[in-house]
Amino acid sequence: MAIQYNTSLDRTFHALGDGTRRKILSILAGQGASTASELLAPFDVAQPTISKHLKVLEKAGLVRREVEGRIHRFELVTNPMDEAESWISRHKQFWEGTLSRLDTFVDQLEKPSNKQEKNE
Amino acid sequence: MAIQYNTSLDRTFHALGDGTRRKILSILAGQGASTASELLAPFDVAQPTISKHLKVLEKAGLVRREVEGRIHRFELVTNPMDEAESWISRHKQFWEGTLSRLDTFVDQLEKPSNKQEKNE
DNA sequence: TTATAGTATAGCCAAATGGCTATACAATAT
DNA sequence: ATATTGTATAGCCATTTGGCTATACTATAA
Repeated sequence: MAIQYNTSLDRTFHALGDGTRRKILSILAGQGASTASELLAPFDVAQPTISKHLKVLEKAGLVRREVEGRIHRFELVTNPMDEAESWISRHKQFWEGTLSRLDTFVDQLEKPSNKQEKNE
Repeated sequence: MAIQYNTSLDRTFHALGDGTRRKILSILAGQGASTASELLAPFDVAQPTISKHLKVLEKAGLVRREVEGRIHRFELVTNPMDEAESWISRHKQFWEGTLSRLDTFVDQLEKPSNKQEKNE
């Protein structure tokens, strides 16, 4: 079986790994909360395609959905980005020699507290 | 056709979206340049699997390969992480209201200089 | 020279991905 | 009451992904 993006970091990075989804986040960052229609408009893809992307972003926690009547309004949630940025930052730091290379480094990197099958 | 991770950002985030690959990068960050065997050891997967992961990381530019005889030595390259971190950072900034919301924000986010089919 | 060690490639598989069309459904508007 | 709008779901498709085994290849060791 292929893994299914168990960890939050998996989901976050995976969600960010698609240009359409990044652009959706950009729009939300630029103009604040927006409806699904507003998020669909700038793209040349079918409505269900954006609907799917929004679900991916929602599951990754990068977006929060609020339903008002038949309108679904989305807003950016940056918390998952913190974890992702932190991961990158730590690795850059080590590489730049800012911190000493502990041999426990690898173990510290991602807390093993999550008991997924593919935890790191 | 599904997209094929054209942009550098696509490749970077996609590469980081897998726990095994992140752990490989962690090992490289922690103990410096390592051979394919050394990178294989900590995992409970077949050798060709790691070989594939290394190729993905190499194509994303996150790793540089040096062949010495039959030994392939890999080292971390953080440059692509800069771009990724910068993307995240910019979006967090806007969300936190640190910068004013320009309506040109979205256009600025990723330079449209790459003429890929899926550029943002 | 023959064996072994270090890696990559080929080829297979099941699952996930991203896209589309058609359709459903609920909420608002007429 | 009926039409329309906003959005999701179902179901299909081709491609990609991550994993495996078997095999090939090259370089070093015996």
